[in-house]
Amino acid sequence: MTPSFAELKQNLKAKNINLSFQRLKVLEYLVNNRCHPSVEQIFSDLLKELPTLSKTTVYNTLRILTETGLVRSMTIDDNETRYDINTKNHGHFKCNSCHTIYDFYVDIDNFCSDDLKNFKIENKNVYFMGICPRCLTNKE
Amino acid sequence: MTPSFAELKQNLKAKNINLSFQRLKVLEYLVNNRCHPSVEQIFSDLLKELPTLSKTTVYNTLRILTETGLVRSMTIDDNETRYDINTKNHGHFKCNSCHTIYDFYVDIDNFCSDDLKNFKIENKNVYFMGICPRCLTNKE
DNA sequence: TCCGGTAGCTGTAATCATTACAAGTTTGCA
DNA sequence: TGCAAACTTGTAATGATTACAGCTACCGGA
Ligand SMILES: [Mn+2]
Ligand SMILES: [Mn+2]
Ligand SMILES: [Zn+2]
Ligand SMILES: [Zn+2]
Repeated sequence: MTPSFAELKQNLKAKNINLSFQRLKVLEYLVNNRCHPSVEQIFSDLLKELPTLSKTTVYNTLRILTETGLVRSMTIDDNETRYDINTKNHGHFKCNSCHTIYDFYVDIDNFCSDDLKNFKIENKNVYFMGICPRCLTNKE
Repeated sequence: MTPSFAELKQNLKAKNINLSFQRLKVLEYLVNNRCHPSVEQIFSDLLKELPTLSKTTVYNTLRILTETGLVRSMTIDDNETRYDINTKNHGHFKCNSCHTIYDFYVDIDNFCSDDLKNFKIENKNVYFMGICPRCLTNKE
């Protein structure tokens, strides 16, 4: 379901994107951290391993990956873009208490109103907010 | 379907929110401009009528209105919050060409995945992106 | 092997939406 | 009228993102 490195590399090559060392590391991070990290998280975590990494490079890499469709970007509520290696259509739930972002399955494809009959839809987003089960039980 | 001033005033009173002159104007603007305006749009338009208006007041008013649930705020893609007087559940479509934001009907309420069985859902958002019919025909 | 060009990386400065804050103003009420 | 609380205003600070200029690494041809 989630793409392997080999597949990602193939995709990059197919789109004429050079896979530099830094880009590899960002991609690797997204594959290993499917928690919808922010630029700040990605950057500060990778900095431990790559002390010379620049935040600009992280931004540039994420822009390229998003433009070529290998990564999905989203802004859920707050003013910090989050990144997701899973580009399949799925919904997101953000807990207002612990701020975790959960994935959930949703049948977005069969989900089209008559109002949009003549629209060309390129992108579908569904996100909910509320309290997650963990936080609900902790409150009691 | 869309609330009248009288109703809005009632709601404000019920929540112990004082309806100052500036707040009235912001509310009025949102009722009359259902195009999901940004703070900048609201502020610069109202400035013509109220030369002493402060942008901080617009921000503060929108925060209060959002907190009390009279207005819905959203960030669709770009980094500018938009405001909507229509708080009923509905979907949004943003045209990537003319940047207009359209409303569309969507049955969000009957729209809940089993993955979220134990979650407390407080808020549901659906937004699509693509090209609107007007821009599609203009291209040809 | 050497060289030149280009893509990529880095660090800093600029931009822009939003928030914080302090001071002035209005409002409601005694 | 007079005071306190609520509002408004203008400016400064914050923080994410982008622009930009200089440096570096890599790659293909002589
Ligand atoms: Mn996801
Ligand atoms: Mn709307
Ligand atoms: Zn939680
Ligand atoms: Zn359009």
